[in-house]
Amino acid sequence: MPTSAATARLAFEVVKTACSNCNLRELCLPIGIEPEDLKKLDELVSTRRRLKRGDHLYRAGQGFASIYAIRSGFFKTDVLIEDGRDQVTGFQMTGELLGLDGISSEVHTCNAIALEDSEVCVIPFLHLEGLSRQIHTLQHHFHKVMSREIVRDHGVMMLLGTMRAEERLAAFLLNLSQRFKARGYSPAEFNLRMSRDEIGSYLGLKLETVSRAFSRFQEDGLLAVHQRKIRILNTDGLRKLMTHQRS
Amino acid sequence: MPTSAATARLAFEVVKTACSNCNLRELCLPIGIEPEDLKKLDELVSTRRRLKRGDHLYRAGQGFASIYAIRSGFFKTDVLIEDGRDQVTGFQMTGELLGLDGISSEVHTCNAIALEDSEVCVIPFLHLEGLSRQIHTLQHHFHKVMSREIVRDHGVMMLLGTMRAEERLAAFLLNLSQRFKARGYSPAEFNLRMSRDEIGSYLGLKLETVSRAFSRFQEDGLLAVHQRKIRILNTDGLRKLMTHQRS
DNA sequence: CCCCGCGTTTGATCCACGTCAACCCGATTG
DNA sequence: CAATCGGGTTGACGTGGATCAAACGCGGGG
Repeated sequence: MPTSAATARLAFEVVKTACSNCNLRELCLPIGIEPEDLKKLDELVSTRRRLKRGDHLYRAGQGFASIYAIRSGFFKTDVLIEDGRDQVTGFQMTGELLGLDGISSEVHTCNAIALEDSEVCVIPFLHLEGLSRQIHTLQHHFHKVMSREIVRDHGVMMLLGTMRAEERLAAFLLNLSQRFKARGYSPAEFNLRMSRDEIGSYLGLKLETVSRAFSRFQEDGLLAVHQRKIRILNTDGLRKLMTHQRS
Repeated sequence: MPTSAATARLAFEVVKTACSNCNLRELCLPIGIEPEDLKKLDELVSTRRRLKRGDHLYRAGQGFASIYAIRSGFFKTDVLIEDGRDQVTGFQMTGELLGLDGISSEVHTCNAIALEDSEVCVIPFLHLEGLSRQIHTLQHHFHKVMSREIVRDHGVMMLLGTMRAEERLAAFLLNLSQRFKARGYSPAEFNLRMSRDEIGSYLGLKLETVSRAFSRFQEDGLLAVHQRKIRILNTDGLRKLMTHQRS
C-alpha cells in the first residue's frame, strides 16, 4: 500500500543510471566492452536500489528475476536451515555481483543483507541474457564472473576443510586487504563491516575463537585491532601463518 | 610423439558423437532444446575422451579451452596448495559438467581425476559460447548449470562450516543416493568410487573419523557397509541425523 | 598357496576449539 | 550522569575429532 511519500521515494529510487560513465566500469560487468556497445549496456541497468544497513536485498525463497551490481556499500550473503544453523557464504563489496545463486532454480537460495547503507544496480537477468547474445565480450565476461565465483567458493571450501582457526582468519584478512586495495583503498588499514559472529560464521568458527585469534595476532605484532578498525602491521607474517604446514 | 598404435588409438577416441541421440540428454546440456536445434548441438561436441581409473582429465595450471560432460564414469576434483594440503571440492558423475572453474582465468584451478574408467564429451568453450548466442534455451540452461554449481558449493560450505562429523557423512550419503536415483540406479544400494581418505578430504574430516562414522551408522542400523559397498537401511534416520540440532 | 601391500578398522591419547560464564567498553537514552 | 544494551574480550573447563599406533582383510603377484 504505497503512500504518496512512498511513491515519491520509489520514483526517486528509480534513477536512470549509466554504466557508460560509472566509475566502477573497471570492476563491474562492462569490463572490456567497446564504447559503442556501452550505450546498449546503459539500457540494461533499469534502476538502482538503495538499502539501509540491515535491509535485505533479497531473501531465500523469493523469486529470482534480477542480479545486482553493488555500486556502493557492503553486503553479506547467508543460508539458513530449519534447525537454526546458518552459514555466511560470502561478503560482497563495491563492483561485485549478487544474486547468481538464483539463476539455477528461479528462486533465491540465500539471503543478501546490507552491512552498511548501500546502493545496487538492478540488472534484469533476461535482459542480461539478451544483451550477452549480442555482445560477445559481455557474454564472455559474465561467464568469467560466474566461474570466478565458483573458484572463490572452492577457496572457501579449502579454508573450511583444511585450515585451523588462525590460518582461516589470516586468509580472510589478506583477502579483504587485497580487495580493498583493488578498489583504491588502503590495503593495510580498514574497517570491518561485520561482527565477530559474522566472521565466525563465514570461517566456520565461534565468535570467541575469532576474538582470541585477533588478540593473538595483536600480541604477535601482526595487527593493530581497535574494535572493527584493523591495521595490518606485518602482511608477510600473516601470509606465512596462512600457508604454514600443520605442526 | 604418437606411434602408429597411439595414432590409431587417438583416431579411435575422436569418435563422432551425437547429443541428439545420447541417452543422457535429460541430464546434460541438451535439456529442453528443440529438435531442430539439437542438430546444431551435435557439432558442439567434437570429440570424446576415454580415461582410465586414476587418469587426470586436466590439472591445475593447465590452459583452459573446453569443458567436459561426463558420458560415463566417475570423477573427483581437488585443489592442492604448496604446503601439501589438499581438498576434494567435488565428486562428479554421469551427465555432470567438469571444467567450469577454468573459465574465469583461462587456466584450470583444480585437478579432475577419474575414479573409474570413464568417458567424457569434450566441449570447446568458445563453440559453446557461440552456440548459446544462437540458442536461447542452451544459453539459459548453461547459466543454470553454472548457478547450480554455485548453490552446491554453498551447501558444502554449510556442511563444512556448521555440521559435525556424522551429520556430514549422512548428508554426503543422502546426496549420493539421490544422484544415483536420478540416474535410474538404486538409491539404497551403491558402490562408493572413492576411498575413505577422499571422502574425508571432501567432508573436512580425517579418514579415521569417516571410518568410525560408518561403523557407528552400521551399529545403529542405518547402513550396511561392506568395504565400499553401501546399503542404506534407514533413509529417514539418516535424514533426521543430518538435520538434528546440535545438542 | 603364501606373501605382500594398501586401504580400512579400531583403540588410546591429545589438543584445538567449543561452551559457559563473567566482565569490559563504547554508544545510546532518559 | 547513571542505567542500559549490544558487541567484544577473557578465563576455566569440556569434548569432538585429530593423531599415533596397531592390527585386520582383501586382492594381486610370485
